[in-house]
Amino acid sequence: MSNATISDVARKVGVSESTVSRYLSGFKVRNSDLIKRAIKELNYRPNIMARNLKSGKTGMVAVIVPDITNPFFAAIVRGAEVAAGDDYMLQLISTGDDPEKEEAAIRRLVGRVDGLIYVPSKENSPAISEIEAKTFPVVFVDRVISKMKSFDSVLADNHHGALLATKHLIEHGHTNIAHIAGPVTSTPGKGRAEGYSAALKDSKIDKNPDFFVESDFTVLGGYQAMMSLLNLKTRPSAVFVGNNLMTIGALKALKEAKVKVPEQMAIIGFDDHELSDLVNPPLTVISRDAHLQGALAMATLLERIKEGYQFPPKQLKVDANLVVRMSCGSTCPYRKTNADKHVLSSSISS
Amino acid sequence: MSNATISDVARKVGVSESTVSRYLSGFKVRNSDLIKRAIKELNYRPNIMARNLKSGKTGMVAVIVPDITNPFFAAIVRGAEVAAGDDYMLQLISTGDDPEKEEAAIRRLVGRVDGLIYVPSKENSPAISEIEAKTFPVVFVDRVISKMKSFDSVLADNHHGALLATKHLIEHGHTNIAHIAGPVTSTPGKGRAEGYSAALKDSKIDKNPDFFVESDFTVLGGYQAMMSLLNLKTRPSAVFVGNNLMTIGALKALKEAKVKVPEQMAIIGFDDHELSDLVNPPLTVISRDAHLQGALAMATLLERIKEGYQFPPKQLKVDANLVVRMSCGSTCPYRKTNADKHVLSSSISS
DNA sequence: AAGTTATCTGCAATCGTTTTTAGAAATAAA
DNA sequence: TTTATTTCTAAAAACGATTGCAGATAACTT
Repeated sequence: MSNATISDVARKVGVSESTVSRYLSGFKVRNSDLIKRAIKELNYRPNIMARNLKSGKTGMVAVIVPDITNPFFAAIVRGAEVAAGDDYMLQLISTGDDPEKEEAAIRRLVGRVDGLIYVPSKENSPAISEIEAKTFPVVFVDRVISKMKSFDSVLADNHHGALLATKHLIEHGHTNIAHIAGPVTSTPGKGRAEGYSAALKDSKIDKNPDFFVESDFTVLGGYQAMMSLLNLKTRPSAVFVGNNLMTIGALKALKEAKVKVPEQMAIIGFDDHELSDLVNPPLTVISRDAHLQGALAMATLLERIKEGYQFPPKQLKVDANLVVRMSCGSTCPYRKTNADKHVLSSSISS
Repeated sequence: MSNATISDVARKVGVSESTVSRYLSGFKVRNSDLIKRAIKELNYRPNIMARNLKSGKTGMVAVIVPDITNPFFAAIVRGAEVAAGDDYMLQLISTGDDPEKEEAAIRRLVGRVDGLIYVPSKENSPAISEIEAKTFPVVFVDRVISKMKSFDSVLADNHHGALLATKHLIEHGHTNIAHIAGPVTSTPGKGRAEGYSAALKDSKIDKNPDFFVESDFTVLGGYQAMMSLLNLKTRPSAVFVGNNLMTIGALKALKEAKVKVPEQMAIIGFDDHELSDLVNPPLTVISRDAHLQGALAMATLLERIKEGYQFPPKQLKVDANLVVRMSCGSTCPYRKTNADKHVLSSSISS
């Protein structure tokens, strides 16, 4: 019982294939009820591939993230998925932060998807010809490739978030403030590093180059970075860590070295987590709505797919908020901003 | 510059389309070098949809999980992805534990994918006709639908894991041991509940029905379940929580109620997490290799796609190990089994 | 009732491949 | 050189839909 085709249906009813096709596309048709019945009886389902071949559309959108295992990217993907609704299905690719894999994956995508939501690993990746040729629309999320300025993107307000984080530490009296940064070749790595510097400058605190250590957004990287800070002749008294995974690594290092948080070392992370509340001590972080970021990206992409390149590129930004808990020395957890932890409507500035 | 077709290439070289097609399929062809050049010059890429239409294959595999945001499912997906390698690309669907969405999604999948890796929400879901009709091969992961006994599956050893967990609590002198269970309509919910009961029985501890509370695998559910336990006239002194998310919820409840762990309440969870080490106190858990589960599922699926239903259904099981930290009263963290936290080669019993 | 307009229909072409078939060219055997 | 055998090729028929075109019905006008 291989699948019935449209001509099986047509034959059974006694009309032409085109009539059945029209019926399926919602046109008014003489014997629509007969056709309806025949379709049910034969259990007919249109062949997607044939339809795609003819139409040139696939009904698919790809999402490329460095690692789906990172809860932050998972949230982006989920946001994108719900925003897609029933219109498009998702193809998922994890690249492990390998630009070559990214390029290979994108190449494979041609003809398979109608659009792409893309979290590239590096800003200075070689411009990918498939993207530049606008083979299909692309929306960058969280990170961009610098050569491709004129594309849609949905970023976080990294600079402001980092500013908030660093100022928070300063307000607690710290002046020896370190930053464990992500790769400065990545959008958030760079933006957060700049925010950190800006905050120090605002408060006229001299930058100690030893206190800036560039890492790689991984747990291990964060661990090693923190260890190297701990080995300094003069330790910093506070650290702003550039992402969720490195924060975990840094905490592990701190725990291993039996450094008391926040007494001996205050720490603030970027990106919140369901467990941030429960670690010891509860973690103060910068938070932004990753789910929203994914959803906005998908909305933008769908619009672009529908409208083409008529409207100018949209460059969206979602808020970053300070969530105060106890890892910076605040005694009673409170929220600095009016944002609840589950931000439902981050304001958007384009 | 819309895409070149195979006939463009053929025309340019002066051969027939079929010759180019054979060249592409690796046959020996007279002017292969000319063809190669023409392909490069025209930047020809075979049209996937046309190819799929003809071949009846799609090169796609779908993965249906309840929620990609749950790190456990993310690990499964990642495992599946690396096991797929370059042979198949992944289509991802999160269903939010809604059986209706699952069925609708599976229906949409027909003709789009060559196979499915499926984490169903409920064991007693109505048998889905697309699956039973073997429209495409399906491998169940972590959970099964009970009506579909004769399918491939990759489960965890839930019973044994739960046994280990409960025994661990018993060894610490507890007798009033509660269990916050997942839905007993789900495979792991049921298996773990049974393991819990078996351990009590082994040690001749009477089961207190108040100490068994069935929840829903969510953070909120875990929170409420723990709250209800705390409201009991006689509280349990230890709890085995049936999954990662509920454990987080339970910990939040405990923290909110200012109940000291493990002094006033010992707690053990199911499924490890990067942060389990860092919560207060470090969490003792049952751990299994989700990445491996996903990889095994993919391997099985690919085999099934290739071989058809020649070989009998494979029902794989991965180990569950005890990872001892401090939330059950052990003072010095150690590992009960020889399993490292990052299990690379969980032994497999079929 | 006849003319005009609006709706619906079937035919055939098309999307870009792969695959079968039968024949041509090249190679080997006699 | 002729015959038998092996390779390789082109032409054509799929795969299963959608769509432009022209003709056929049906529905309004007056």
